[in-house]
Amino acid sequence: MSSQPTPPADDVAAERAFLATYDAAAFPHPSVTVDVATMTTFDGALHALLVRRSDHPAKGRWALPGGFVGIEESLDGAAERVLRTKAGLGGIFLEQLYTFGAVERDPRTRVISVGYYALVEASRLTAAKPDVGETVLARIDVPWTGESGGPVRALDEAGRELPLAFDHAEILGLVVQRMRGKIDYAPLGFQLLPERFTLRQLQQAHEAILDRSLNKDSFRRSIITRGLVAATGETEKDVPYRPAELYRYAQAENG
Amino acid sequence: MSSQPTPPADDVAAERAFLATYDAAAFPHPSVTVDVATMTTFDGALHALLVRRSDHPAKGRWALPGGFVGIEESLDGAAERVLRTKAGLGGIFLEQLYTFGAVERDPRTRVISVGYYALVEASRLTAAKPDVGETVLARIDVPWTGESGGPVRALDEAGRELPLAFDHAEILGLVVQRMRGKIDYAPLGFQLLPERFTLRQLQQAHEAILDRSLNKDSFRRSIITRGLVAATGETEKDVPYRPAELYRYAQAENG
DNA sequence: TCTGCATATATGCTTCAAGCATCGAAGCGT
DNA sequence: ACGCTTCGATGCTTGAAGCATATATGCAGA
Repeated sequence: MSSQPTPPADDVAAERAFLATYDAAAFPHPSVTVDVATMTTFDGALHALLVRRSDHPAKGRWALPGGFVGIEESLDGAAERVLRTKAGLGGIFLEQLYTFGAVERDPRTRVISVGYYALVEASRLTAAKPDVGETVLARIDVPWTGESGGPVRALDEAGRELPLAFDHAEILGLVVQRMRGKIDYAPLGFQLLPERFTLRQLQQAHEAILDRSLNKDSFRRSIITRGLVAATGETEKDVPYRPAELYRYAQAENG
Repeated sequence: MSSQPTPPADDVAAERAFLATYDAAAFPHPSVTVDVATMTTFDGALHALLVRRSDHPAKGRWALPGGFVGIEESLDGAAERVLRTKAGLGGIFLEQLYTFGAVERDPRTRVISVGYYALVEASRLTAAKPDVGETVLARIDVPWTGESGGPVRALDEAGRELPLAFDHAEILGLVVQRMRGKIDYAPLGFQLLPERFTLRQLQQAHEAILDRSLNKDSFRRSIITRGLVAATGETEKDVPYRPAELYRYAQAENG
C-alpha cells in the first residue's frame, strides 16, 4: 500500500536495529506443506491426479502431490513447483483452497498443509508424464446433495475404491465443494476444455462438476447472454451427426 | 475416514519404526501465525477491531490481533485463543479466510499467516475489554464495485485514515470480499445482531456489508420466504414510530 | 438418391423471484 | 384529534430459468 504514510526516520532506524538481533529459530515451528489437487473432467465425471506413496507414513496409499514449503519460497510458488515437478504441468489455473491445521493430521510431526487446486483439460493431463512413480487419474465421486456434497470416494477405472492418505479425502471434498459453489459465477469450466469447444462440451463439464444434469436451453441462453463465449464460425469435424459450432472463452466485456 | 481399509499388520509395524526415527527439526521451516479480523456493523458500516503495535516491526501502526501457532495447537484453536486473549471474545462465529504466504510479507523472518475472520454483534464488541494496549474499532471502507471491492481504508471516528501494518489491508479487503460473496446464501447477518432483531436491523447489516442499499420489500420477502427467520410475536419498544416485530434466526428447516 | 437418425439451434409458453410503486395500519407526539 | 413516521401487505412489471415444440443440418444406410 504505497498510500500509507512513511514512518519517521528514527523509527526506521530502530526497526533495522531490531531486525538485526531477531532470532527466528528460537522456538519450535510447525512444518508447512502444500498439497495440490489437479482436477479434470472426462467420461462425465471429475477426476484427480493421485500418486501412490512409496514411503512411510501411509505407504501404499494414494495421495495428492505435495511438498514442503521452502524458506524463501512463496506459497503460490511452492504450489507451482509441486505442479510442475510432480505433475509435469505449468501455466494452468491454480488457486489456493484452504489450510488444514489439525494437530494429528500427519503422524510424523506437526504439519500444516495449504491445499491448492488446479484445473486442466483432460488431454493435457493424460499426456503429461509425471516423474514420480506410480500415478492414477482417479474418478472423484462426491454425490450431489444440494449444499455440502456427500461422502468422498476415489475410484480407479474398474470402479475399485482407492484408499487415500492423511486427510486427502477431506481436501478433495472441499475442492469439489468449492468448484460447485464457484462455477455459477466464475469461468471454471473453460479451464477444463481446449481453446475451442462446443456448448455441449461446456455443459458436460459443468454437469461433471455438479454431478447433476442441467437444462440444455437454459444453459445455452445463460452462457450466451452473459457474453462468456464468442462464436468462432467454425464447426466441429468428424462427428456422426450435425456438427455444432465451436466457441472460445470471451473474458467478460461488460459496459 | 473409518471406511478405509486397514493396512496389513507388518506395514503398521514398519510405519511405527519409521516414525521413531523421524527428525522433524532437520530443516528450516517458515513460521506460522494466525491473524483474526473481528468484524461488526454499526452506523451503517463495517468495523474491525485493530490493535496498535507497541513493538517493532511496524511499531505504531495498526494491525489485526494475531499470534504464532503453537506446536501442539490446531489452526482453529490458535485463532480461538487469539480471539479470546486479545479481543476478550469467545463463542462467536469464526471461520478461516485465506493463507498469506508472500516471502517478504513480514520483515523479521519468513512468516506465513493464516487469516481468520470473526463476526460479533456490536454491543458485545464495544463491551469487551481487550487486555492488549491500545485498540480501536476502525471503520473499514471498501467501496462497492460489483465484484472485487475497491481500495481498502481503515478510518477512526473522526474519519482519519489509520496506517495498517504488514499486509493487513489486503487481509481486510479479502474479508469484506468474502462476506459480500457469502451473505446472499449464508446466514452471516444474524451473527452481527442480537438474538432478537427487526427485519430493518437485518437489512441494515446486509447493507453495511455490501456498501449499497437494498430494496426493502424484496429483502423482506426473500428472508421470509426462505424460512430464515421466525417471528417471536414481540415488538420493539421505546421507538418514536410504529414498533416493528422482532424476529429470531431459524436455522433453515427445509423439507 | 432418398430416408432415417441424432444432434444443433431457434421460438414460444409458463413459472418464479426481484424491483418498484401504492396503500392501509399502527404507534407516538403535539 | 390530528399529523408524522415507519411497518407491512398487495399488485404490477421485468427478466431469467424450466420446459416443450419445431426446424435445420450433416451423416449413414437402404
